[in-house]
Amino acid sequence: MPVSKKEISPCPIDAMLSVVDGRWKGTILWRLSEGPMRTSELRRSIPEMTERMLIRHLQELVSDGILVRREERRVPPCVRYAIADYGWTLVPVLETICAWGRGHLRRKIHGNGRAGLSSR
Amino acid sequence: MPVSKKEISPCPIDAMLSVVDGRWKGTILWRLSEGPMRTSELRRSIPEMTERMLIRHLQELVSDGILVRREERRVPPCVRYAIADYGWTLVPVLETICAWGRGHLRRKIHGNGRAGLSSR
DNA sequence: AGCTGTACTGACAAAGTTGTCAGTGCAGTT
DNA sequence: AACTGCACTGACAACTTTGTCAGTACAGCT
Repeated sequence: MPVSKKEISPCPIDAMLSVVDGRWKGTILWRLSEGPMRTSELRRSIPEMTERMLIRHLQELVSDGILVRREERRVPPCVRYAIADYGWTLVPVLETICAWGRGHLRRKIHGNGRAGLSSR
Repeated sequence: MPVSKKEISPCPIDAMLSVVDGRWKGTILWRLSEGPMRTSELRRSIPEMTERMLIRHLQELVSDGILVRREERRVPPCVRYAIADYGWTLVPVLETICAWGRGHLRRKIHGNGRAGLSSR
């Protein structure tokens, strides 16, 4: 039986998560929300990420319609990625996610930093 | 090098996703948003999911503070899971995600169901 | 001629997540 | 006495996602 979120799950939550899920997709989208970038710029701006992963994620985001790839046909190649019109509809959702995540991080750091079983 | 979203990534998007990420967590939360349920009820309500996974996800959600586990000490055991106060703060975020996901599913089904390269 | 930068691809290993299966303790039912 | 249901745990196999590494084509520079 299949296992991954990439399956055509009919659950809308899964459908959305399958788009942003991927170790670096959030970060990539975050960078691109400030403007288009070339592949190598993106890569340098997220040094912990490998080129292989960047490209794989970019391709998925493009095929999901979130990004557009614009290529200037010359040598050496120059490819620029930008958030597509459809991708912009995702940005407010990411902002909501991000806002909650910020609160969650705060909560984990000070105060209730209980990972695992609690008191009693 | 670490790889998973479970790491203490400082990115708020990752922080949020690490909470709902897991093959069945969305569905579990969805069910519980209609009211507390016993372990076995939940399991029966999502037949494709195995008991093992249910329990693993429940435990993670509890340790993230999203759910509360209430146990009536008797035999056979009776454990009920409910969305915690903190968990309710997540529900509107899930609704936002869900709304976008619904649109995305529609888009994939009819019309631009282009997975892969587009026309040209 | 050799090296660099760009944007990739392919093969494969490592790590992470899910699934399978067997087992636990105890009460109630047959 | 054997079986069922409940809420779990542990060991391990199967599958997915990431990471590593080598290689491609071509122009420009030295």
